[in-house]
Amino acid sequence: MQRPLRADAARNRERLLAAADEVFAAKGLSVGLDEIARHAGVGVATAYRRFPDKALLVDALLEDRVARIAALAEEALAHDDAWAGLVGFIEASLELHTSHRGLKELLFGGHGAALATRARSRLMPAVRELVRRAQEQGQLRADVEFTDVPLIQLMVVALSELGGPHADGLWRRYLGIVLDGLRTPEPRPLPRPPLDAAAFVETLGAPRR
Amino acid sequence: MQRPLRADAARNRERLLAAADEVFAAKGLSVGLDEIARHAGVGVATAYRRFPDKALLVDALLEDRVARIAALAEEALAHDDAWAGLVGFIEASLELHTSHRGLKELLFGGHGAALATRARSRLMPAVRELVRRAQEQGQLRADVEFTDVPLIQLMVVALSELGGPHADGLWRRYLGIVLDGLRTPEPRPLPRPPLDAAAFVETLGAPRR
Amino acid sequence: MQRPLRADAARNRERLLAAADEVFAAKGLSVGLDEIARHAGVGVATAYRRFPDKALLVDALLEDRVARIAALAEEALAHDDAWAGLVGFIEASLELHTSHRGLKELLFGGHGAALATRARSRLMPAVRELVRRAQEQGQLRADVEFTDVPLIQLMVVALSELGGPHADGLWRRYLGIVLDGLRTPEPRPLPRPPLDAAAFVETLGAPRR
Amino acid sequence: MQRPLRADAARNRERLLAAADEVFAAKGLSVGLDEIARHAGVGVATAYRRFPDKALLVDALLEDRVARIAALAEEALAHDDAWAGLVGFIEASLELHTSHRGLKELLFGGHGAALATRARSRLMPAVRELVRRAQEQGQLRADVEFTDVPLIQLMVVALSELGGPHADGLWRRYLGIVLDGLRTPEPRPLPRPPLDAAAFVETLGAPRR
DNA sequence: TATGAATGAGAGTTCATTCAT
DNA sequence: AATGAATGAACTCTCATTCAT
Repeated sequence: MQRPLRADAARNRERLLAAADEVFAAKGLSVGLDEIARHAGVGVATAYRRFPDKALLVDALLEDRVARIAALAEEALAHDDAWAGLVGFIEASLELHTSHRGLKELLFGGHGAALATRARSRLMPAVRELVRRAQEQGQLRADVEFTDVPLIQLMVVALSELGGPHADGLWRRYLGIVLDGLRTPEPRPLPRPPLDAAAFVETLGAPRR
Repeated sequence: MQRPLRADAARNRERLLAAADEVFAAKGLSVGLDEIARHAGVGVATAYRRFPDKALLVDALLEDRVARIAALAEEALAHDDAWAGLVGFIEASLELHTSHRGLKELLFGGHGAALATRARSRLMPAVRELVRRAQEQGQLRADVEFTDVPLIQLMVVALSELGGPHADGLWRRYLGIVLDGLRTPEPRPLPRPPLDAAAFVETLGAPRR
Repeated sequence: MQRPLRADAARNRERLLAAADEVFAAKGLSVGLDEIARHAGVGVATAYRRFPDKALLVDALLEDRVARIAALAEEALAHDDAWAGLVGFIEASLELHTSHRGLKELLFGGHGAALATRARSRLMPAVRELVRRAQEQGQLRADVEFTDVPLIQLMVVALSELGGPHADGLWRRYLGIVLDGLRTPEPRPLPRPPLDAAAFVETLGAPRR
Repeated sequence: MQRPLRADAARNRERLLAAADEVFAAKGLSVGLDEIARHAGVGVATAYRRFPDKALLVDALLEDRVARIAALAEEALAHDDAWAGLVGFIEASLELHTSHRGLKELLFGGHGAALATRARSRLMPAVRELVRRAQEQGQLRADVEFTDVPLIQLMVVALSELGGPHADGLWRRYLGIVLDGLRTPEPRPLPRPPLDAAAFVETLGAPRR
């Protein structure tokens, strides 16, 4: 438990996050902190006061993303058709990626610890419920778990950063195949059980191989 | 058309590739050429003589990987059961990734041009045939094309670099779902047509977004 | 319009200039920035913070030189005898070169743009006046212009970097011949008109052939 | 006394010189030996066999230049008007510089030893005679010596490498002034005596300050 | 507290020169 | 004798991070 930030400190924090977001979106994760700080209109050292190192700034950005994704999941719960809600959630959160170069780096670049922490508390309850209801309604194979959803997103998002004139929305095709796999009337036994909640957090939190 | 390298040059070239492979596997793509050269037992400048810049060394490594994958595809053609051959190929080539940290960076890191070039000539004919036969035998949905196979691999491989004690082979679970999507008796229309051969090459060859 | 440097930054800037001056004087312009920084007692990156690249460090050095030469020109204006003032100025500024190996490289090495810019604003007015008064007093041939003075210096300074036991002050002999050419009672028509002010700046500012 | 080169060795020597000349003219003295060797169609090591180091290749190039200049001096002796001959020689040899970027670097870059050696044996006798006759005919001030001529050239040539649209032939203007200084009817005493032959060689032969 | 300055380790790359074929 | 390969030191420049103002 920590005291809230002073007003100006909080403002600088927001400015830095917004600046980082813009700069990462424009140039990828490799830009230096100097540039981000300049973009935010603060000094570098101020950035270091707010975020002990660059990775933590990146993590904080993640937190914001996860919050948006969590909001999407909660909206999805409003759907009567559970399957439509689940699919709509997956698609909407993948669409977030198409507007942010560097976002996948963010999610895939070994920052999993933060992702997992955030995701557990904010995202998982809603997803668990989406999954439960879709299975209840017989639209989702019974051998999947709510922990599978983020991993499926992790997988499909890899396609969203392909470039060139034919790549736009190409990920939707492969998501289509995956979705057919999720509601197939003839599911084959999967070679591995799903991660349980603890293993899920540990896995996303682990450094990348 | 260029004359073959002199014996010593060729030996050093191999040493450099092997060293790069090991060092990339151990530490990721960001290691400096100095370290690679030292690991190979040659001077830095020798590395620059063999590979005009670092990207070309990475590309050369790719060529070797693609060659191995192409060999796997050709072996897969020997299977009587076309579906088993196709799945075996996909699994075997994904297994290559589990032993190499940095390999995904290699494939995803904007070196697509080289990948596409190599892949087109070496890999696509065999894969096309694998797909054709699996469809002929009724084991693979009719609306997929051979260009879908590498993209599916691209997708699943994203999972293969997760770390931690539960991540080993986790990709197999999600590949299972995808495979069920590929042979579902009730395929839904996919929202996008497959890439044709030309668009495929162009897409993998394009710089990443 | 830029705010003045912080005290420590300014001090390091001066240290770097002084170090560069000494090191260039001792070893010529080809020394690396590492050595200059070490000599100045600062890190390399500090040098790069103060001078975005090596050429700009060299340019800054030039500015200082030009400032000193401009001061000499202004002192020369105090002379009652205009010819003596002009000659004194030329000699004094050439003497600056004898203490600095690398200074000619500085002036001749394609850094003319900076030189020209500085020279125009700081040096030319005084030189113009020196020339005008010497002509008024009948001591300087009428067909020379103030733009000729720096070019004559450029010419004579080439001799000031000769080495060996007999080279000290040898340039004075040839300057003597040139001065005799400037006050000859029988001037022959010169094959080219002088540069006007604009062409002068353009010429010194152009990259060397 | 050394045996003449084998025919192929001599051919390579010539090729290297020609290549160096072209490449230096095009890109300045800073090009690497690899490029020169490639341009000459031989291996680098062959260049090192013919010229123990890069400086000696440069020196050998100088020898060729000096030979051409010596030829100009001998032609100049044919003039009846000794002054015209002398001036013609000076102008002609300066014109050689306008076609070769990097030639001044060659002459000024600390390669004086070679220059002096060559010049002494090949150039000085003719120049000495040109000077003697011009003085005999009363067209050249009595206090100059033949050793002054190359130094005057050294001086004027500094102007020949200025760039930009107004620089072509600009050196002729300043040579005009110098020439007026050489034939002024009112020579002032020069502050230094000329170099004698021995000092001249020693001075040009010394490393640059 | 917030700033800009400073840092040193390390990146990629080049070059004159020597060695092995 | 001639070649191309190999070398290592040096170069310019960048970045995440710490320090002094």
